[in-house]
Amino acid sequence: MHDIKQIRQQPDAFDVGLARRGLPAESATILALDSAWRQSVQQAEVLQAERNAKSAEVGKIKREGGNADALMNEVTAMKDRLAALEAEAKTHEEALNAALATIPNLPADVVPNGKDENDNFEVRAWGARKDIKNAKDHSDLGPALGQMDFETAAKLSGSRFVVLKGQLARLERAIAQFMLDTHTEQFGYTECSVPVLVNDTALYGTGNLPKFKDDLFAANTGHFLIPTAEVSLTNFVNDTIVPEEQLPMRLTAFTPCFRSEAGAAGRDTKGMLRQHQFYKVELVSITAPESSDAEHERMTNAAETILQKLEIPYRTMLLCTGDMGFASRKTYDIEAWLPGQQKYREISSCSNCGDFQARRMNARLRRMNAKGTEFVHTLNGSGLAVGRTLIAIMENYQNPDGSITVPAVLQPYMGGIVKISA
RNA sequence: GGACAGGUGGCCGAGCGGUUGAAGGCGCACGCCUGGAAAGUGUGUAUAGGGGUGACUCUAUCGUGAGUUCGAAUCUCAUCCUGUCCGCCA
Repeated sequence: MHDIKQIRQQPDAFDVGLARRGLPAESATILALDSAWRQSVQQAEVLQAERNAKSAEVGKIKREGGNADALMNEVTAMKDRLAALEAEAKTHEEALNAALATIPNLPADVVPNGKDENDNFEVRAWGARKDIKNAKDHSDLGPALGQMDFETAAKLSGSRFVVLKGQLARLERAIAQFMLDTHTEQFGYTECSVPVLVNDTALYGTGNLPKFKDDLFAANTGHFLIPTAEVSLTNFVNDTIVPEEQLPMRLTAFTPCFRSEAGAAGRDTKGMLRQHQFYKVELVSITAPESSDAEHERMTNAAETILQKLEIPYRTMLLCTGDMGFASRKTYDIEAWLPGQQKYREISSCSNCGDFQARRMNARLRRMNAKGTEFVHTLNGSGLAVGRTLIAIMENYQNPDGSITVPAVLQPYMGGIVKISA
């Protein structure tokens, strides 16, 4: 949610920011709604003040035993006009909020302009890509091992689901444990177990609603399945005033994520790269405004550390304006090298949302010895996508015979198993 | 799912339908007191929006939404949440 005062003061800067995202100017529309709202509010308030004064006068007269019938009739007479003005103000306010609710966050200054993922900027690359001859795709390796079964999953649920079995299923669990342990022990995140069914308020707070309802699975109770634990974790501070000394809050959770991705049909249909359901270890930080940039680097480093420990080559991309998510003002994507595809593929996305989500959630902080409150900043990042990490391990650690070597750091989580084979 | 009880400021907790934006306490801030501290003591301390350069002022907010009334934290209805007991259940 944008600060309407900011738009009033610098409408041009607002439109420039939208233009950088490839979106049309909105400030004129917004400001028209805003002034219509303010006008009707002011008129209503004048009338309310008059009513309040007269009613107080009635009270005074009655206490003194007088007759206030005339005054009471006066207030009755203004009721219709007052109700109409209040309704008008409410209509305008709702229209303004509806318009603001679907406008994405503005990009930070350092974000490069661009149209799509081709315009993203490579910040750094890590690790030597091994030369694997005739590298196979995970969707060939897995079924050949008899431990990755798309047919059975299709029987249960349809396309874009998978069943893992045996050591591959265990590997998925091992990856999650390793990630959680690293983030809690090395980076100070607090492990959380959270609801994966959430209400519409929570989804509005993170920016998933109202605009992206079609990407979500809805339950018949009014709940939605989370598309990411970012929703659950970030909303910890929904409608909350956090004392400054409790910041930064660093939270992590391992959850399934559910995405209907109606618009993405046809992309990455093979294998388990793009599924309706997948596991992810999520990182969320709540910070004071001045700390969010540094926290963003710290969080990205935490995510990269996982790949370094797993010894999987990756590159870190600063997303261009055209490729950033709705709520973000600056995003790093971490892309792992997949030998089977001979491509880098996204395995994590770390975003600084500034105060955008905080405004939607009404999440604030109170400074020591200071009056008033400020909006917190929120950040979220994958630390990492577990399914895609499984893919990256399979493809980078594959052996000519189709077996998979277990990365050294995961062996303790696999009961000492060194190799996965059929 | 059934029966009760309850949701008030940063926190706790009062609140006959009429100076109650809201007593009191805690916490916090600034004074006084003290050699210094504690204790004691005085004053001040909600959020958001509108208007004004400013002192200031108007409006809204007592879970949420409707309603009754000249006037609602207070009365009515609906709804959500919390607690206790019962039932069911991993």
